[in-house]
Amino acid sequence: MKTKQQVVSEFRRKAIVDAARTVFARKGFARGIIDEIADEAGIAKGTVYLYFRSKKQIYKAVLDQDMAFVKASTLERIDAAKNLKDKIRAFTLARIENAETRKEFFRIMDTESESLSVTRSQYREWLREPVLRIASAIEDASSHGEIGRVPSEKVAWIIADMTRGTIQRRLLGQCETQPIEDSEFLLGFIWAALEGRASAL
Amino acid sequence: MKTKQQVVSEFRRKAIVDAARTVFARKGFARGIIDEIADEAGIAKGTVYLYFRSKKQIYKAVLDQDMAFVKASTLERIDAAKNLKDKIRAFTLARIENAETRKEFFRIMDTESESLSVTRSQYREWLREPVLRIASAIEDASSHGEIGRVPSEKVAWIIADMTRGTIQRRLLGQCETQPIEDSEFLLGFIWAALEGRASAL
Amino acid sequence: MKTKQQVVSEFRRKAIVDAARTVFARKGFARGIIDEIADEAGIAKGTVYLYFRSKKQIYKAVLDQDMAFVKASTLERIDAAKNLKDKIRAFTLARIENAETRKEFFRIMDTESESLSVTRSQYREWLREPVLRIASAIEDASSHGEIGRVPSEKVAWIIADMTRGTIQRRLLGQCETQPIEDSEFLLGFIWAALEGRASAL
Amino acid sequence: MKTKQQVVSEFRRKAIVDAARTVFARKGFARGIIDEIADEAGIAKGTVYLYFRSKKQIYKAVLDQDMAFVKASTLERIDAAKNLKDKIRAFTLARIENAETRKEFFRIMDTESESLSVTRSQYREWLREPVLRIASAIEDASSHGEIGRVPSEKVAWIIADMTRGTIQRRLLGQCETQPIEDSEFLLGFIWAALEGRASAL
DNA sequence: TATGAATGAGTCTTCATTCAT
DNA sequence: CATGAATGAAGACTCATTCAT
Repeated sequence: MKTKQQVVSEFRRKAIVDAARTVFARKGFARGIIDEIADEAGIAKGTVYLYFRSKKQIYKAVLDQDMAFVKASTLERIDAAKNLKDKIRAFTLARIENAETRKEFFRIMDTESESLSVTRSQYREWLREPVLRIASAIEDASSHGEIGRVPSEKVAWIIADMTRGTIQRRLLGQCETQPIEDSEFLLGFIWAALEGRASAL
Repeated sequence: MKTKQQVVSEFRRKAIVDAARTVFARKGFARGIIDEIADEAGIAKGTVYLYFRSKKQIYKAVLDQDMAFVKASTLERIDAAKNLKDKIRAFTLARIENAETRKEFFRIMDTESESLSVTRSQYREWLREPVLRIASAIEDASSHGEIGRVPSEKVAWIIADMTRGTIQRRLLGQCETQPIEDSEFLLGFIWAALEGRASAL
Repeated sequence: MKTKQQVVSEFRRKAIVDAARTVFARKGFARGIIDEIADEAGIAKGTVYLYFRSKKQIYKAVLDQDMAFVKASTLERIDAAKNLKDKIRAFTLARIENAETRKEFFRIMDTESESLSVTRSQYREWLREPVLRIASAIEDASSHGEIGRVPSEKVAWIIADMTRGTIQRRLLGQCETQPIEDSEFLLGFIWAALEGRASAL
Repeated sequence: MKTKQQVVSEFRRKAIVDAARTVFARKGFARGIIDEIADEAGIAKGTVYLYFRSKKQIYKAVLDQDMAFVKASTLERIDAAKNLKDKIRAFTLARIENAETRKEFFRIMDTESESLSVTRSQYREWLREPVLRIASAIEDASSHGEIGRVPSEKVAWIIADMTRGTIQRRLLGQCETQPIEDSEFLLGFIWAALEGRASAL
């Protein structure tokens, strides 16, 4: 059982990480100022340093937390889907929606993952598991004759790439389309390629 | 005709922009230091300010120049191709290769476009023309019965998205594949979807 | 009679002062951190402030306590000696040994007495009594014809100075000599001057 | 030949070092604030960092400069003296006077040499040469029968110690005596010990 | 025009002290 | 009394920008 101390402590950490996410997303790492994070979290600057050793650590905590969340939620939705088509839909939709709700995270991931060398490899890896899960679903479908034979892993990565590209276009523009629309269109395209029925588009 | 002054002036601007690209790519915008740019350009720090009002302006100049170059070279290669398949190949390959040779530019584009709000709309737009050119090529092929009927613009954007995603995966990872390999695989996938022959994969 | 409160209170004060001495000796005043003192004393940081108004007060308490101890022990050893030579030996040896065992105190005294103006006069004074005691021993010996007539107080101060200088040399260097050796050599020199027999060296 | 640049640069360095000496002497290393040093030197804070990488470096520069000066001036005065007695007088007087004029240096040396481990060994060494010079003068005098046989180096160090102790007493107290008085008294004591005539006191 | 020394606003980080529990 | 989380003032250091030469 958690002591009251621990609860408060975790609450604070979370508050700081949340505030930091907002600020870093708004300004980037370099211009995201500790004062502002403290302000946003409603605490004094010094307090921040009771929970994190440095600005960099806060930054990492933000990324860690978000990576864990996004990865878990994506995997969950993939697993909940029964067949390949639904799994692909789940994957693309999950990613697009996550990008929507956790815009800040994606903005950080896509704009400053460079800044922290340690994070780079993590960043490179966080998608791997979801993608591999899609790959094995493709493998299955393919061996059941549901779709033709394709290099499953490569195809899975292409699906991930398409999704990433779409997400970024959405982040850049003033997105006028709903996540589900983009996701369905992606799915149509992918399915056309996999099933060989261009008409699906 | 240009006066000697103008020639020298343009020469200096270019030197500074080139140096800045190198430095920004190495360190990012925030940590890219004017001293270093001046050094790299072989001039004194003060001189930089004779040609650019501020660090931000230099940054924008870098992006402008690169965007113009990448856009022009992509369009050129698309136009040189005769049929749709070649045009798509030209587009994807051009983008991947540009990302390779002008890594710096892409890294900047992908890591700090946020820092400069003004640039965002530019960034949003620079791809538009190449994509639209692909879109109209699709339109043509479709009306000639070469491929089925598809929403040409949406498809063109998906092609762009796939390419963008692939480029980013390459930038993050230790790319072990040649640009042409990735490009061909992309093309296969796209063509499978367009032609409806999954076997193309 | 002391109440239980007072006993506890004095116990705490002593614990804090002892901890502080250790910490200050290790890090100096400026970098000696209250957290560390509290830790070392096995109490919470806030508690420290129940016993001392400020860091400076703790510092003073450390010096006070040590000065009192060193002064008392030096006087005691001087008084225990029967004749002048033994008294001088007692004085030098006591000081050198104290410097050895209570290195921390001497390091503090010699490295940061400046920080606290109030302490300066105390510091200036703490040696006075032992020195005066030596002076009167010289006076006695001189009036008994044991040694020639000398300006006793001035000589006593010179003896103190020699000792201080020696102590500092020991503190700075990697002392390879035993306190007794240094002390005996000092005594030889002093006695040679007082008795007029250079051969004593 | 020095360029104008170099002259200005050296001038600035000197100004900063001088200012730093004043400030450090007044407040000690930890509380000696860069702003104050800059103020004292009549320049902006940033400028300080054009000449020194860090506060520590400034501190070292102060000590280096003073050590070099004090050492050189002491050696010079010793060498100028013809016989042992004069050399000893030169040594003690030089040191006392230096401590007087360059009080700040001695205060720093004696109050914070600890802070900078690198400097400790330097500090330990700077006296060595002057002391050894005295030692060899003693050796000479002794072999010429001018004084009795004594362990010259140990005696030389004791002379140094006496002088150091005296200097510190002067620095602590409100010195009411002239350097020459203290120096002469020291000399008398030393000479008594060396010659074996207590009457010299 | 070119220079690079000088500037000082802006930041992270530390730590003595306070105060609610 | 005891605690230790919270505070915020203070200080080292950076770097875009200015300006005298």
